[in-house]
Amino acid sequence: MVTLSDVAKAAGVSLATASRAFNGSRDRRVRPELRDRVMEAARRLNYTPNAAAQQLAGGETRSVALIVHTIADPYFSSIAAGVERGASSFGGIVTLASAGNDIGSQVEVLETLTRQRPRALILVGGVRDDPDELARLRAALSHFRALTGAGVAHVGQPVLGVSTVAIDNEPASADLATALVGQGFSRFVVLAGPRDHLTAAARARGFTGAMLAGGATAVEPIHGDFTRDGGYAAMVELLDRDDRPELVFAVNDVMAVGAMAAARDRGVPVPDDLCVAGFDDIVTLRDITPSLTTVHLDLEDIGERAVRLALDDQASGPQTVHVGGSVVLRESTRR
Amino acid sequence: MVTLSDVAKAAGVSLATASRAFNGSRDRRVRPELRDRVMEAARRLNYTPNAAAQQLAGGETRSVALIVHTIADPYFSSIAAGVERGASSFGGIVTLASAGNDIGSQVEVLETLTRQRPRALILVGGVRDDPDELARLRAALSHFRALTGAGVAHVGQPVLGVSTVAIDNEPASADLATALVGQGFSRFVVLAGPRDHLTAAARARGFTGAMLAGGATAVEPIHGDFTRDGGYAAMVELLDRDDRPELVFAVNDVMAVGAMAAARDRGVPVPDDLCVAGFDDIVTLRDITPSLTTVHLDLEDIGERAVRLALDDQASGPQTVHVGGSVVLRESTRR
DNA sequence: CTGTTAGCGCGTTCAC
DNA sequence: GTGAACGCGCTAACAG
Repeated sequence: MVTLSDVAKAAGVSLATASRAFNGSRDRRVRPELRDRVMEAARRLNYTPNAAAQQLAGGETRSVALIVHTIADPYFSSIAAGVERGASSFGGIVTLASAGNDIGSQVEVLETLTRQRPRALILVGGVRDDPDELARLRAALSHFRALTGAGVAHVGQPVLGVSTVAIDNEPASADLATALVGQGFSRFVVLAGPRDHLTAAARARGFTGAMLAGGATAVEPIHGDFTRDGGYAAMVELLDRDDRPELVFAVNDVMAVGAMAAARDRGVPVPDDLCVAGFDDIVTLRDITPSLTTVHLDLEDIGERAVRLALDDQASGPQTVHVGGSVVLRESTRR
Repeated sequence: MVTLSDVAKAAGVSLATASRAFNGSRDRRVRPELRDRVMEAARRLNYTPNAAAQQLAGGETRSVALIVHTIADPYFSSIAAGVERGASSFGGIVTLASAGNDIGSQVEVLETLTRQRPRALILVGGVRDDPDELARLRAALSHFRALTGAGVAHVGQPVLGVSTVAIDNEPASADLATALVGQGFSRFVVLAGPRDHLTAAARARGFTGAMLAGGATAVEPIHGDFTRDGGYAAMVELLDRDDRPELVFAVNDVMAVGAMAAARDRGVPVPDDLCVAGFDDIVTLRDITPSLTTVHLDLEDIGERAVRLALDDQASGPQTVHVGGSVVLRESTRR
């Protein structure tokens, strides 16, 4: 393993000069001639800096830690792509960790990431509404922040006391509802996801509120998993009931797709007998038929912003930026 | 920032003892009583080891580097989920980097990852068939291996001279073709993806060979991007031709979905007027209609195996494990 | 501008 | 068993 001092020796300069040649110290500069000699020696010897040593010696860390529920979920992987872009824009790399949405593993993952002393931490995804768990996570997060000095940003609801890219679920869902009321829908149901899931709850609330305000009537919401299968199960439950509304709002796209699959399996045509809408506008799902009415979110951009926010956090402290969604009316709610 | 020596002081032992209390040195052991005192002090002081220091001091690295084309693509994100599982099974974390499939950025990313001195590197995804570029990548990879001592594994075709999880594209595609011939298909076309893409080529070759062997006839394959839009464009091109085969094989699922979208837009019903098959069995795409005939790949498992292979690589040198796919006949090729 | 020196936090020889 | 001392590769004060 060739080290910087090997390079320095080969170039006939001191270690310090070699170091400065690489990452031009702010105040101290190096004569171009020497700099070139160092760079050439480095190339000749095939030198690659050791990030661990740099970090230990007080250099800046260039890693961004990212916590998601599962990277296999398109919602998270899209955001991850944005985070990745944000990180590489300043020469950083992303260290990925997944934790379910149980606080236990989230805290555990946080501890593992603490060892890395990353420059920034992005936590993506819904948090449970349980006050205890919320408090635990807040504590772990602020502890992490204090300990590592890293910037922290959360993507989701602004309830963690850290910088957050707040997705305006409630107004966006309301917009969707308004558009749908405008299309003449009146009786609806919400496939509301997990009972204590903040994001799910916000979407359900926004949608329901605006529908009711528009004169529509709601049937009892159905809870379940925030997944495709959760959507499927919820739809089955709905179809087993006596009264069936004309519109189903699933709080995310994958649930909506599951719900449509269930309807199909039960022989209920969408949108003819039943209309369905989702939320997120997942790219991979844009080609399903009927095409899904939903709320578009620029997920990659959200990830990128989260990185910027986390980086700023180090300087300016916690901030919140809001991002909206835009209603996309498609076939699944065509009357 | 509390360090190990703080802990040692608080526990009234030496630094060395504290270190051994944490990660029990092979030969040297610590009296249980002291060990407990150290652990308690650590907890009390909220000590977290510094990974960079550990690495620098000669401890083992616990990071697995992962290179994908884009993490937003479900193919890659599924594999990434497996890699993540594999890494956390030994307490490791994954550092994610994306590089297109141009060698330039791949080599550049490799250089960035070299700084991290990871324990293992997983490179996922198609490589271009250009001999020059292939050689460059092989060189960069073996250089990386030599330099960092990390285990390396590749997911794809075994052409890089490193351990690889080889996806048996050709036989699997042949199986698909055989099944389809059995259904009575005779005239077909392949949406073949990029011209110099090894994986795409292998799939096209396997499929075409078996179809021809089964007595079917091929029309000129259509090349394009390995993406949804590439599939769409290819299908448009196909439909603009005079003669239209009865079966279209897209070399991956996202292309197949794009192709089906194009057929739909052009008013060509699938599977009635035209049948479509894909490859990968992407989870998110399982609910599209008509459901897609494809070759199932256990992507998460593939990612996990890649990690094991890379870890073994450090000891036993390059190996290749083959993974097959299984044909899944669904609606999109129903006669 | 450039070189010398002192650590960063920890694992690991060595002595005891 | 335990502790003292050294060094991993590098950056950041200090001097010159």
